[in-house]
Amino acid sequence: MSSYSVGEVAAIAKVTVRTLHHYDGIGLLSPGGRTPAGYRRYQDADLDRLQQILFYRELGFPLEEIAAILDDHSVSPSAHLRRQHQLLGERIGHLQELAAAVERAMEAQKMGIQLTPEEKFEVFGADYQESWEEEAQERWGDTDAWKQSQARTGRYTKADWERIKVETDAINSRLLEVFSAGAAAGSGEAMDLAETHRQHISEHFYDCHFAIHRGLGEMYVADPRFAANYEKLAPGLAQWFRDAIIANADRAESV
Amino acid sequence: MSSYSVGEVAAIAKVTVRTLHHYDGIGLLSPGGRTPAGYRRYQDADLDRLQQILFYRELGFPLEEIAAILDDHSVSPSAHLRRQHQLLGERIGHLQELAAAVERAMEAQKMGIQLTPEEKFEVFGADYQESWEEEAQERWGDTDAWKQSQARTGRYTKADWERIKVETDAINSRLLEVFSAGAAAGSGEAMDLAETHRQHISEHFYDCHFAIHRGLGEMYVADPRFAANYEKLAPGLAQWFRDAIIANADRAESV
DNA sequence: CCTGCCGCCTCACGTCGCGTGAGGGTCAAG
DNA sequence: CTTGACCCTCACGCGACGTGAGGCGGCAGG
Repeated sequence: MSSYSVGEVAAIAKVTVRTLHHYDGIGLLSPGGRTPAGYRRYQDADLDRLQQILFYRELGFPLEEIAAILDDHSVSPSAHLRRQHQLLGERIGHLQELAAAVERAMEAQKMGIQLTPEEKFEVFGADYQESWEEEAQERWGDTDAWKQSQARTGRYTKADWERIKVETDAINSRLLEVFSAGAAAGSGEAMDLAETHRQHISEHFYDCHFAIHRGLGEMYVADPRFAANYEKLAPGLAQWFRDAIIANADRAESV
Repeated sequence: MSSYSVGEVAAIAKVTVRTLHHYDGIGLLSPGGRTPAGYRRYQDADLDRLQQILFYRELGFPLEEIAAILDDHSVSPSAHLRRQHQLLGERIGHLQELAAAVERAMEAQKMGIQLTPEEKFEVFGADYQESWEEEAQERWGDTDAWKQSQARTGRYTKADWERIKVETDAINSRLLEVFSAGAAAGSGEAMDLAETHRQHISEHFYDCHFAIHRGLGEMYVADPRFAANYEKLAPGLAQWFRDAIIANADRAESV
C-alpha cells in the first residue's frame, strides 16, 4: 500500500511518464524501489520530493539546480516552504510589474504618447537581483524581522508595491534635498527624516525599532550595495544618513 | 537616427545578441534594414515588436506561436494589450494559488497534518483551460461587459478569488437544495436565487442587467461546458436555472 | 599606413528538458 | 492463451538558445 506505478504518479502529478523516466535517468527522482520485473514503484516520500521538484521547476529553476537545492541536507523542510513562498512573491511581483507596464502602455496608447525605447523595456530589466535575496535570507533568515517582512510582503499586490516605491522615492528625494542644503546630520530636519524612514519600514516591512534602525544605518555605509544606493544620489549621503539615523535613535531613547 | 545595432538592442532589451540572431534566423524578428556591410539595423518598430515577443515569451509561448499571434493582422494593438493583461492576470492567479498552497503546506506542517497525495498536487492541475479563455475572448472580446470583467479581475488577489469561489459555491448549493426540494423555476425562492446570482456577477465581474442575465441563462443550457457545470450537480438543473433566471428577469421588468 | 581591438557577421555543434516512436517484456482479464 | 493495458530500455528529434570558430568592418593610436 501507498506505493505507486509511474503511470499512477504521472496521473496524480499531471506530468508525463517520460518526465518521470527522465528524472530517474538524471538521478533527480529515483523511485524508492522496483518490482522484480523492473517496474518503478514510488513511495510517499518520492511524491513529496516530486512536488518540490515541480514547484521549483514552475519557477524556472534548471533541474540540476533543483537537485542541488533538494539534496542540500542543511535546509529544513520548513525553510524550503518559506523559500518557496518568497520566490513566489517575487515572481508575482514581477508579473504585476509587467501588468502595470501593460496598463501604462494602454494609457500611453490612448493618449497617443510615445515612449522611449529604454522606457519600453525597463520592466524587463527589473534587476532580478536574486543573489541579493538569497544572501538576505542567509543573513537574516531566522530573525523575527525577516519573517515578519516575508509574511507581509508575500501578500502585497502590485498597487501596494507601487505605493511603497512612491513613498521610498519621496523619502529619498527629501533626503537629497536636506543634505544638499547643507543641513547637519544631527539637525532636526535630518532626524525627522530618519524617523519618517523608520516608520516607513515599520509600516511596510517589519517593526523597526531604534536598535534595528541603528543597525540598518550602519549597513547603509558598510554594505557597498546599500551605500551605492545613497551615494549615487549624492556623494557622502550614505554616511550622512547613517549619522542622522543614529542621532534620531539617540534623541528618541534619551527621552 | 533611431536605428540600433544588435548590440545596442541587446543591451536595451536585456537579451543576448545570439537571441536576436536566432529571431532573425527563424523570421520572428528581422531588422528593418542592414548596412552595406551586412550589419543588422533595428528600427523603432522592430523594438516594439521585440517587446511584444519578450512579453509572450515571458508567459511561456513558443516562438512559432508568438509569430502567429503577432502576424495576425486582424488583431489590433490594443487588443494585444488587453490580451496580455488578461494572460498576466491568469498567470498571477496561478502563482497566487501556488502561494496559497504553500501556505496551507506550512500550516499542515505546523499542525503535523498529513495530506493525501492527490491533495498535494491538486494545485498543479488547476485546469489551465486556456482554450476556454481564448474562446471567451473571441466571443466577447469587444463587449463592454467583457472589458469591465477584464479590468476588474485583473486586480483581484488570491484572497478575492477565494472569496468569490466561496460565494459561488454557496449559490450553487442553494440552487441544488431548492431544485431538489422540487420547487418550480417560477417560484419565489428560485427567482430570488437567480437574483442573488445576478448580483454576484454584477459585483465581481460586470454590470449584469437583466437582459444580459437572460443571455447567460440561455448559454447555461446551450453551451455544454456551462451546462455540464450545473448538470453535474443535478440532471435538469441547467434548464431549471435558466427558467428561474428568465422568470426573475420578467418579474423585475414587469414592475 | 599598419596595428590593435571591439563589434559585427555566418556557420555549426552542444545543451536542457523533455516528446515520440521502436522494439520488446509483464500481467490481469476474458 | 490471446488480448490489451501498462511497463521497460534505447535512441533520435526538437525548441530556444549557448558557445565557440573563423573572418570582415571600422576606428583610434602609434
